[in-house]
Amino acid sequence: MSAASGYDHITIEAKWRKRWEEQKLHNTDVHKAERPFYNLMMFPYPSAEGLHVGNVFAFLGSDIYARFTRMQGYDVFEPMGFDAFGMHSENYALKIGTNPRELTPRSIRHFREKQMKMLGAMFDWSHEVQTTDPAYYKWTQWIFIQLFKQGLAYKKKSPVNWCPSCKTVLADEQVMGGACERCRTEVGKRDLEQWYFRITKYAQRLLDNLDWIDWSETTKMAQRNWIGRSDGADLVFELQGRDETLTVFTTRPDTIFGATYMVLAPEHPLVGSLATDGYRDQVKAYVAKASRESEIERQDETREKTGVFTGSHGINPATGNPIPIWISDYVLMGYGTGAIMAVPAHDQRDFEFARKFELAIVQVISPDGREVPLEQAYVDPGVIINSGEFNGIPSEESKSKMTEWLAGEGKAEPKVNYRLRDWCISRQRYWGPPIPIIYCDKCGAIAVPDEDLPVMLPELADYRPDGTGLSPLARSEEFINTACPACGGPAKRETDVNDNFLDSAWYFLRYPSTEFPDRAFDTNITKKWLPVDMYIGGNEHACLHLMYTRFITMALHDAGLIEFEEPFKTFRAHGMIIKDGDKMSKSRGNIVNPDEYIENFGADCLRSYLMFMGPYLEGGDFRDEGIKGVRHFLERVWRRITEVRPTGEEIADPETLYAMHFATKAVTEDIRRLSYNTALARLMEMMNHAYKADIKTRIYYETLLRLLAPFAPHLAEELWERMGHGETILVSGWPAYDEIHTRKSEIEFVVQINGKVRSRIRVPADLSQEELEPIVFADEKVKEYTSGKTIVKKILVRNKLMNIVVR
RNA sequence: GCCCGGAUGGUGGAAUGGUAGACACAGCGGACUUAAAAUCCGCUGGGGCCUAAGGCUCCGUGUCGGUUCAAGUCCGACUCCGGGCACCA
Repeated sequence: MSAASGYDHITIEAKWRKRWEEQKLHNTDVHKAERPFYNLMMFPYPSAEGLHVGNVFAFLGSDIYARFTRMQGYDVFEPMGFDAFGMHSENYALKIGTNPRELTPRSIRHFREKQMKMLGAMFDWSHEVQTTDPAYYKWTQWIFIQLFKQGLAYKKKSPVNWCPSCKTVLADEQVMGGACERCRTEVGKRDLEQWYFRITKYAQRLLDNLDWIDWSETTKMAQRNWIGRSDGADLVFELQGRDETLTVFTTRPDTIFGATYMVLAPEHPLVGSLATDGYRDQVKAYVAKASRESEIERQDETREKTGVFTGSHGINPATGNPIPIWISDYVLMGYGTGAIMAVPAHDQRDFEFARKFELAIVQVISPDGREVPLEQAYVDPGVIINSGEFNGIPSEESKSKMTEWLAGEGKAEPKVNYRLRDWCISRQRYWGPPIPIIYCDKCGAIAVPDEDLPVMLPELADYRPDGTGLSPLARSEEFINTACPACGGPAKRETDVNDNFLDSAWYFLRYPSTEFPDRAFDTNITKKWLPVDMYIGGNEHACLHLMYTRFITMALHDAGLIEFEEPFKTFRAHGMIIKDGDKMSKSRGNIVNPDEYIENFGADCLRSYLMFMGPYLEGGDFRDEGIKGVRHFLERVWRRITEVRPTGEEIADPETLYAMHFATKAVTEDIRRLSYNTALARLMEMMNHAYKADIKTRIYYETLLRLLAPFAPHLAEELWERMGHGETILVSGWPAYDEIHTRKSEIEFVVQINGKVRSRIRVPADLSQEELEPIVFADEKVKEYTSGKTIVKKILVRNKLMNIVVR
């Protein structure tokens, strides 16, 4: 960029970077802090490609808030670290044939030294956390054990999502549209023994707390949907000619009289015994086919319903009629009881199935009490019909009535179900903390004793996953074989490593306590700093990281280890940035490389531009023409302050007083609500006024610099120093404003006639209706529009307008 | 299909139910300059009318309706775009 203004960002930014580091200005004394404020942002995954501009956008928005808070006198703690375990790093390591043990430190170094330190953020590197550090994952393992001891970790064999490319299992939320979230490979099913965390035990609490935590509404909504509470009833169906019963879950007990058949999931345990002789072969074939099908095939929305009849019948508990029992893959084993009562008249899926297999359709709810021919299922509420004594009752009301009635017969029970599933945390991979469990033939599965932690991840020459369904660790005899901590006999180690999301589910607890090698987090320090005051990150983590983190926090709370059960007082989801109206991606070749922009325009300029681009919480459009405007603004600030010799006088001019106080108020309020783009607009106005009115007063520029400091910290420091200040601008205090001066003494007052603007008059502020009316009605335009008309109404909006309604 | 967002000038975007388009980019004009760049200043939603500058007037926030003295903002239906979830009984 031009040096015409003398604004040399390279020199200035290097100077302040060095000075801040020498003075340890951004290191927080976690013990002595008097007004602690924990400012957290989601830590990055240090990929070999380098820092993405999306990360930078997230970090800077958080850092600006931190700087603002610090200038208000808080002891702000802004730690940073690296989420460096996981398949992404491991896959990349495999691809280029370098061990992740070598690759990861290299990536981290590049991230930290070459990129993150250039951003001008207040990162406190003295509390850095790396999840791959044994001193950290020791405590990740310890947390696993805490959950294990509470009965929240358990092992079960079940069909799991299997990514054939990553050669590992995936949690439900890591499968997107039937494909692996990381590598996009089609996900299949496998029967494997896995470790799970019982997050479902916390489903209701995770849901309830959403009512009071101060989080972005969009994030809360995503979590509510993911938890997916549904209220209904378990209904018991007798089986014709057998002693057993079959329980189904339904949210529509009001439709029970319309249940004309039942469907079991192919994996349902009763499938085998319900298949009668004539149907056994077709049932077997169907079950086999369903187990072979992939997620993608089963999720194809266009495909037709399939299924087979078992030959058996259940008894509808309301009507007493026998109804056929079918199996179909549209019923999922993992939800409810894995069996449903089908009400084709009032459920679209059942309707399609019944049409295809010519099963009876009985309408029991009608919009107006009359039966109508159905072209599709009628799913709305209405009036009950064809249901004996319940006829005529509104369907919503009959839900509880029918449940009560059947409950009286011992055939129903009100029930709540959640869509949320337990968290599968086993990974059959190398690059993660080994799950700290030892298997002994005599003693069973035993947690590794605390004094033996960490279970070190062994150095393996060959760390490739092999598709056996076992981790590469299983190939290391040295690793597997150990002694049972209980009986001392020969025992074997668990060979799975934990899901990467466990590493990041507790990192916020570690940051303040990094100095303690002998505990995961210190009680006093934790009491002082947590929960986190402000957490900023992407909404893509609403159902993953943020849900897991809340769960781990609750579990630790219940174990008596921490006092709070919600980790983040405030969470804000920032928006996404696009480039020239298009998504950023490698294939489009429109990736913004932050390094280049820092080099060419300066970190201050990139910071300010990213925030000016659009509303922080909604995201924005990165355009190269746009950044020039911000650079231009910073140069105007630079030029003005370096060229003017500011004087120490008081400001007398009311307009200048207004410009300064108004901007102070607006910027303060805007930053508080993360409306950074408008805050910058107010600063630009303040600068425009400085040129226009040729302001020379010192206080005006000092105010401007302090308001600008969170956005452009290097520039602000440099000019602050040049104005004769010895101390950093960070401790100069946040500017105060006087409410009196944030309002103009003379205003432009609008007069509307019948809602249309007809005249604008200049009047003193704060006039009453009595004072205004003579002035308004003396106005020529007002006279013109009201003459000969009847005035029906006059509405005064103080200091804004008067609307005169005439007829 | 369901759940969340969103749609405002040539462009990015402002606007507690109260003057739509703040701020910025691009464009145009002026000053400075031999010239250009840079800089500073001004104009800049669309149409029409009158005029000397300037003024007057109508239309305008995805579409159609509604509420209100007043709607970009609230309500109802719809279209399109982005994101998330997806046979969850």
